[in-house]
Amino acid sequence: MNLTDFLNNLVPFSTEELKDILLHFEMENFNKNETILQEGVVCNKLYFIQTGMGRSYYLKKDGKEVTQWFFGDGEVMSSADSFFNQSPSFYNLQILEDSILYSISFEKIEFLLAKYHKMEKCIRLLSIEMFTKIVHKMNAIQFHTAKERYDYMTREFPDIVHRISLGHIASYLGMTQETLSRIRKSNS
Amino acid sequence: MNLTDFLNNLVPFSTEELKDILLHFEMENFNKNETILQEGVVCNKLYFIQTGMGRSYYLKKDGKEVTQWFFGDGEVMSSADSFFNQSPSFYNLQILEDSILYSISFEKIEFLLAKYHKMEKCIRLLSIEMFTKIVHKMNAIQFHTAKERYDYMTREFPDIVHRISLGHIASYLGMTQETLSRIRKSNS
DNA sequence: CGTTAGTTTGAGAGGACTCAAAGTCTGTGG
DNA sequence: CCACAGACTTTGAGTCCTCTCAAACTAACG
Repeated sequence: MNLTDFLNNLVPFSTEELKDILLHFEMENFNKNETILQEGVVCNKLYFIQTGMGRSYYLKKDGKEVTQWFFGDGEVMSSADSFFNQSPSFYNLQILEDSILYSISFEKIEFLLAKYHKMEKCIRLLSIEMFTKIVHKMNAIQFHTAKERYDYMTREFPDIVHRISLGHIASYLGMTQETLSRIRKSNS
Repeated sequence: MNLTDFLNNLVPFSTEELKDILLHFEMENFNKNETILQEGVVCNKLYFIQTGMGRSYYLKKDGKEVTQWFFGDGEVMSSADSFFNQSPSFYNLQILEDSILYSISFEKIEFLLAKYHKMEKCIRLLSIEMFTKIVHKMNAIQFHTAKERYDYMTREFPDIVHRISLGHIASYLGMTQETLSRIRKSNS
């Protein structure tokens, strides 16, 4: 899915409006393993993933990484909290595969939000969608065994599961690599 | 905090606008333990809590309750996902103390969203705020011990902790009542 | 003052963790 | 095209946290 369709799916824009809006985005290419946002820095961009994949993660005190979210093709990638509140990010953003992204800065999106009522609606719907997704994850994780959490992952993100390293998935699901490895073994 | 201030804090409205917006809300009183939304039903109202307190929860297959969120004075209470997407609610909404709420229906809020660009912004900001809060909870729960999760709760909601029963808090934090009881004992 | 809901305490079981080491895959340079 | 280094995954053993089940205790309410 491209950016135009993505926006149009949320709110039907006129061709003119879309043209204007798209002008405020710019294309950026990133390589695998590039970090595009550092923990503690204010996230100044919202990215749309044309092709590729990324994740947000943070470091625990003991130095271990915790993956907070995966972002796939046709999705928006950002440290949403940091971006919209312009507060220091709790997360790092990392590219997991060579990717083509479209980015928009906070200033530019503020401009569009003020200019177009529809844009405000678009971002509202996007916010609610993000909220809904994270609630689902929360429910899937809370009170469930490691095996059940992994099953949720294969159900909810069947495509992603095989593109991502075991360690990243384990930390996303709140378990150790060893545990996930044993689950995979017992599942097959 | 009252509804007027709540709205004004999110977006500065003119007196006229506020007057019009408030007309679409209606006051409702509920008693302790009343259920105001059943699991599986589409949530048709967004509530603002003038005074009182509520929670959202669902039943696990084994019949045990899991508290998903607590809502206190000056906050918005709803099954947000269900309300905004008009899909069946995953949660029950229950009143925990005698409460005074202001409610608005989905139809009315849609009307206001379409009428006022500012209203759209207001709900966008509200959505992002909800998102931010649930992300915090997620981080607090994932990869943390029962004790650490309880400490997060006392830090984040110092006022709420003492108004709510041990069982509800335990299920909110993803642990059993017994475990929480033991933690409280060891903390004191 | 009795009944019921809510909390505490105890004992035992089990799932997931930690630490450690072996095995496998991947990509780069010779 | 093969070999090797580094990254990733699997396997094992032992430990500990949290759960379950059960029972006693306490508080709240009519």
